[in-house]
Amino acid sequence: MSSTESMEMYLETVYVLEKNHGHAHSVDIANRLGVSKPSVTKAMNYLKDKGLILKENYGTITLTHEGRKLSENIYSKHKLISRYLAHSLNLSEAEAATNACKMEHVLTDTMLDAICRYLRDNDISCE
Amino acid sequence: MSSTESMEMYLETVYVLEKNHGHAHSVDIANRLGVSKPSVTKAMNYLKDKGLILKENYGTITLTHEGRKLSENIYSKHKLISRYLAHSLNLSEAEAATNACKMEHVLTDTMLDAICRYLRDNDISCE
DNA sequence: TGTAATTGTTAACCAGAGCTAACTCTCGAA
DNA sequence: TTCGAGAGTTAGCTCTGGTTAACAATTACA
Repeated sequence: MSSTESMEMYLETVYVLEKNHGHAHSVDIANRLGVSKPSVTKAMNYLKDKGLILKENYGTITLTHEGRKLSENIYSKHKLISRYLAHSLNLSEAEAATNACKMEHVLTDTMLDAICRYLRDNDISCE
Repeated sequence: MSSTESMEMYLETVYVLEKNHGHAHSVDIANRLGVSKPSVTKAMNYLKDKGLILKENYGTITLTHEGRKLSENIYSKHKLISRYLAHSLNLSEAEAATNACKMEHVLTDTMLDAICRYLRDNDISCE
């Protein structure tokens, strides 16, 4: 239960970095999110307490099973929304991603379902 | 320069109440937004300091010229987004409004322009 | 292998946005 | 006309999510 928008951003970032490099470093998270290193330390402690990531002091960061499930869920929303925006509004990849990033934390489930339907109806992958 | 999402919500609520009743009462703002009366007092003081509303102690609330311009702008975004969601995703009025409410504070100008274009292309009023 | 640069942590702080409790003011009805 | 209910305010608190400054650990490499 990461719950807050901000923690969802941190978790999603860990997911993306782990996908690309096998693990995440605090400094990369800070750079990607444009926050200070202490903010990352605090956030990681929180996510660790919640059982969503694994990490020793001064060590690298990886997702737990639970954390992976949750972050995949968030990331898939992101992709979903991005595709919907790109297709329905002719937005560039980058522009769609920027806006999807803001939207992914606040939309209702009903709307997300509707986006899935939209993509299916337009023969766009929904996964 | 209302700037924050929260203040945009307050300002938009003043706008809607004023549109419906000629002026806004704190208690109605509190009810609509689901916040406590002291929160409204604080927000109104802020908006008054910014020159966006007029209000005496214990008096009713009205928009200044500047506040009206700003809140109309916010409200029109809301309508725009609602229509886009309702049309492209077949969402109900209520569902579209709920999601538009969250989105209206965070979307890029590029995306808003694209929504306008979408509505025009589909012969839906954009104003 | 010793040291400088990089990375991560801790402590202390700040601002935003909310809350409750306790109050003050206003205004309509008896 | 007065007084009580409802509306608005004030004070003081909390939580979230950031910050900087100072320090500790790690790593890279000369």
